[in-house]
Amino acid sequence: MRVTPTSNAAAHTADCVIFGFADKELRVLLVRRAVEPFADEWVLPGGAMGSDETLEATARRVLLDMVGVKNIFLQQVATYSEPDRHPVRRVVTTSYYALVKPHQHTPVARGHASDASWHPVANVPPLGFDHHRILVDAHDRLTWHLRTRPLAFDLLPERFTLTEAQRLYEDIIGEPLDKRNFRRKIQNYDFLVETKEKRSGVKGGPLLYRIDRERFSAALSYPR
Amino acid sequence: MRVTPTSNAAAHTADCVIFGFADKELRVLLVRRAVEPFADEWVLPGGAMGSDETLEATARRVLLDMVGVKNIFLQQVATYSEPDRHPVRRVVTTSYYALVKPHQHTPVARGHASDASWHPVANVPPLGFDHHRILVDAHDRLTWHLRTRPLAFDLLPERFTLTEAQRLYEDIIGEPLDKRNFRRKIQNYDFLVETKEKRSGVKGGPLLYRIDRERFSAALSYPR
DNA sequence: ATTTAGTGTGTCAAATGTACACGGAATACT
DNA sequence: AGTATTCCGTGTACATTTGACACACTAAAT
Repeated sequence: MRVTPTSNAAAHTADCVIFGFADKELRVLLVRRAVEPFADEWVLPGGAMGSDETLEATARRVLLDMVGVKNIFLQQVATYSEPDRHPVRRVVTTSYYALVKPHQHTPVARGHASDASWHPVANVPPLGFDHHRILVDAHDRLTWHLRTRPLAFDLLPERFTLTEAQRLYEDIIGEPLDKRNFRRKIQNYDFLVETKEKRSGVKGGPLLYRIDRERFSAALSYPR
Repeated sequence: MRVTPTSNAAAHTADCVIFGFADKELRVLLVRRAVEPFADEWVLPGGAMGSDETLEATARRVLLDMVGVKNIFLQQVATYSEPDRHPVRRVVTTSYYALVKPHQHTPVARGHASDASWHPVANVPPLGFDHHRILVDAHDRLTWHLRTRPLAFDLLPERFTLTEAQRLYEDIIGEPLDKRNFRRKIQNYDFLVETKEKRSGVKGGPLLYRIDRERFSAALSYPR
């Protein structure tokens, strides 16, 4: 494939759409750019692919820097190559989405970011570059994956109620679900185990559940 | 995103997994490399992204060069960035799959290819680079898309019998289907119209069908 | 004319999805 | 302390979809 080594080879970055669930809302991690172009605008966290690094490794590095998590679910979504998507230079980017529990990890602004924080997916600020489209595509893909994999449990805290799980699902797919039907479905998952504890501070005293990590991984492996 | 402009930016290519259906088999277009590395080995057709071109445009260019088709269904699949996937230089590639009717188009070897021909997907020769993996991923994705979109009709000739359509489906997803159930399902598609003609040369004199292109495009647009 | 291969058609059972209402528990209020 | 409020937790009936399955008819081959 001996491509003539063009001098104007594009730079390649990995942009991360990091989803988290906090305050009963699906959120996405955004950073505020400290440098031009799009200085002071919100964008998705990203980083340049190193010369001896895969794009996935780049994405994991960004994730580790921004929220200090490793070994989480990370999914490549798409690659964006419009020549003018970056106003200054040619930059091709590959997007990944990730699922984290934001409770455990406070985002930190590093590198070229002056700020980093969680934003409700239902209400994101305007984003620089083509990052809005990237976010929408990643969210679509997540929604799609959810139909076949019980992925979303990665977003829930260690202990959670079934209502919380339902809220998360509703928030991700953007439409209400029937409580009894939802419960019937997820109670079939064998990785969902009931604890003896109840959530206090909420009426009705709902039971707390947790995930059996081992069974959960098994459940994730087979589909596509 | 001001990435430090590394001097060793990777080249970026688009590799095409071009599926066609001929001789009652699902086939994929492969080319034989004329240059090192992997000279004389079969690989997927691909091309280097031009400096003012999107990756999709690159893929369409390859398609036009190889089989002379335009305006067909083309779907980005994934991006591969392992530093050593190309033994000589750093080359990142983005794969696309496409569906064509091979009857109408004879592949032509151009550029760095000494040969170009269709190969049964069930029995591909060893491929250079990581192209086998790319092929498998693209085939997986196609199979997956088929569950929700009646995409495969793009692969059928102008007039076809329902049995031919079923063979195609079986060949793509790799398992046999029940004739009556298959017919029940696809007869619901409103873009499938019955003609008055029968196919001759085959016993039973099966009816020929055709696609209403307008309704077909409409049917493709809504899912993801 | 007879044989042969492939087409074209309906029903029933099982599984799955969808709609829907109320008693009980913990908290909030006065 | 008692009462009101809010949220939890549960089952059934119906509609839709899926999967299994067999035989008569047509055109070609002999």
